[in-house]
Amino acid sequence: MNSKKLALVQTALRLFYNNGIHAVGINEILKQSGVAKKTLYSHFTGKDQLILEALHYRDNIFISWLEDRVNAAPAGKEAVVAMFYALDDWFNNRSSTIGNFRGCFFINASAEFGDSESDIYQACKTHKQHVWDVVKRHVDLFEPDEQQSCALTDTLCILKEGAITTAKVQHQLGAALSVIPVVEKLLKAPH
Amino acid sequence: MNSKKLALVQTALRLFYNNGIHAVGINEILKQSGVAKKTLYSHFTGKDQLILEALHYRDNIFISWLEDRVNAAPAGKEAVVAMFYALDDWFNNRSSTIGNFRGCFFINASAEFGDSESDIYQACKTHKQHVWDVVKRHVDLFEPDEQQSCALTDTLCILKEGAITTAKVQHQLGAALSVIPVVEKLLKAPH
DNA sequence: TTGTAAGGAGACCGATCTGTCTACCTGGTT
DNA sequence: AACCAGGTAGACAGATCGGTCTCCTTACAA
Repeated sequence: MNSKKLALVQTALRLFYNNGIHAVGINEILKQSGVAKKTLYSHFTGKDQLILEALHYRDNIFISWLEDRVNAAPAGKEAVVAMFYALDDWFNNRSSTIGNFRGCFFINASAEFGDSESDIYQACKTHKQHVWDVVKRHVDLFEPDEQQSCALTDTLCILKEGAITTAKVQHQLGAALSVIPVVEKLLKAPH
Repeated sequence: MNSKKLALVQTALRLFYNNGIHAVGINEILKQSGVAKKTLYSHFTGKDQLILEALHYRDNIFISWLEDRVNAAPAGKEAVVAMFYALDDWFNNRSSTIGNFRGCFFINASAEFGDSESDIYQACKTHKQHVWDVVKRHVDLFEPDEQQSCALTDTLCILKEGAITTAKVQHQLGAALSVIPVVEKLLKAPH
C-alpha cells in the first residue's frame, strides 16, 4: 500500500477508535497524518471508504495478534483459554501491538452504523466471523461432533463479547479473567 | 414532567436509539416531536442534557420491564433464567414496551462517548449497575456467600452482555437462548 | 532540459450542525 | 380589557462537515 494511503488509514483508525467515527472529521485526519486533502480523495472515494479501509486494517491487526497469542499455547483447549488471557492483556494495556483499550472497534462502529444494509455494518460482522473461525479451529481439535463444536464455539464467543463489553462500558478490566473458570468448566464437560 | 419536555425526550430516545446519537441533529428531533426550538432550550441546557435525559428515561423503561419479566418467575434461580428468556423476546421484537431491537442503547452510547470523564459514559455505567443489582438480588436468594454471589452475578451479567452484543453485531438473534444451557449449568453447580 | 505526475496547502462550496434571537400567537388570570 | 407566560415558527449566527478545485512545488523520467 502507498505510504500516504497507509498513513491515512492508520491515523483514521487511531482517531476513529479513540473518539468515535462520526465525531472525527476528515480535516482532523488530514492534519494529524500530514497528508493533503487532494491526496485523500485520490486514494479514497470518500470518508465511507476510508472507514472501511480502517476497519479492514484493524481486522488484520487484531486477527494476527489473536492468532499469535492463541498459537503460543498448545493447540486445542489450552489455546482457547489463552485467548482469554490475551483479552486480559488487551484490557489492561499490556499489549503494544493492539493499542490502548477502548472497547472493540467493530462493536463501536456497528453502534454508530447499525443499518444492516450498510457496508460498514457488514465489515463488522465479517470481522466477528473471522474471530469465530479462529476459535472454531481449536475447538474442532477436541470436539469431533460438528454441531457440538459450533455450539461450544458460539458460547465461547459470547463470553468473549461479554467480557469486552463489560470491560469497556463498566470499566471492569478484570472481566476476561473472571470468565476463565467458566471457560474451563465448559471445556471439561463431556464432548 | 412537562408534556413538551416528555415529547422531546421520547422522540430523542427513539431517534438516538435507531440512528445513533451523533447522527441525529436537534432539528430532526424538533420536527418529529412537533416542538419549537425555543421550547427545547427552555427545558434543556443543550443537546448533551437531552441525551442524558433520554438515557435516564430509557434506564427507567428498561429496568421496570426487566423487573416485571424477572418477577413473573419464581424468585431465585428461575428468575435468573427468566431474564434470558426476556432477552430473547427483546432480540426478536416480541416485547412492545421495549421497542425494536437495535442493541443496548447504553452500550451504543458509550461507544460514541467513550471518554471516562463524560457524564454520558457515567450514565451508561450506572445503568449497567442497575441491571446488575436486579440479578444480584435473585442470586442472593440461593447463594448466601457474598463473594460467591458477586462472582456469579458478574458471570451472569457478562453472559447477558455477550448475548446482547452478539445479537446486535452478528445478527444472531438466538444468542440469548443459546446461553441458557450454560446459565443452568452455572446455577446447578454447588454454592 | 523539459515534461509529467504526485502531492502539499488551502480557498471555496453547499449543506448541516448547535444554539440565539425576534416576532407572533394563544389561553388563562387579574 | 389588559397582561403575561409559554409556546410556535423560523431567521440567523458561527462553526464545522464532506468534498471539489486551483495553484504551486517537487521528483523523476524521457
